Amino acid sequence: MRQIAGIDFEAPSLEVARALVGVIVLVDGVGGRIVETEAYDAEDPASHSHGGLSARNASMFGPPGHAYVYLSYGIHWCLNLVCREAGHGAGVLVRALEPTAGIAVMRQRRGVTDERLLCSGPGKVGQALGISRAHDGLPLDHPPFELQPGSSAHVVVTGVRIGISKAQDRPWRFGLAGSAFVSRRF
DNA sequence: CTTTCGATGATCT
DNA sequence: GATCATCGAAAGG
Repeated sequence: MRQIAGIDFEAPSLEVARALVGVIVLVDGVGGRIVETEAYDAEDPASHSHGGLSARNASMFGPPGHAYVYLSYGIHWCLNLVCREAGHGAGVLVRALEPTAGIAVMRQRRGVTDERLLCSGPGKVGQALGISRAHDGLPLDHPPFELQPGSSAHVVVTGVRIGISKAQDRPWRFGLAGSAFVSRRF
């Protein structure tokens, strides 16, 4: 069982995406609590893994519990957490964090001071955490990554995914109810 | 408040 | 050559 911070990364992406809400993710000690995720799967037309293995998505077909990092729109680095069994091609996009650690560093990297704007979107998360191609494929249970279990009970809300042109109807977006740090209201 | 649009480059057909 | 799991600024109501 590939379990990190109480998360079974061999589970389907829908389950992992829901379970990750509340978990703390750090890169070199900088990060926060996950408040928004999206699930992607190989049988999902919106997923980068749809259509099979390629150079870009190779990490999605690697072992679960590792990172899949890609460059979005030529500008933004986005962080996914690979799940399900190796070779399947499933993952969870980390869309937003509630900053808890290294906030000064994140303010400097982002160029803004409002904590609600530091990690409220997948591109912002990448910039705030210093994510780059170098993080693609790295295991989540070793430095620079660190995952910590979520502390208290909380309510998870769902919605349709954002910014995709295929399979737009699937409610595969998950968020922490009432959080002020999500990319968009649910 | 909302919608529109440019930036910018890897990836895929 | 078209598309893209985005963001921020600008323009419009």
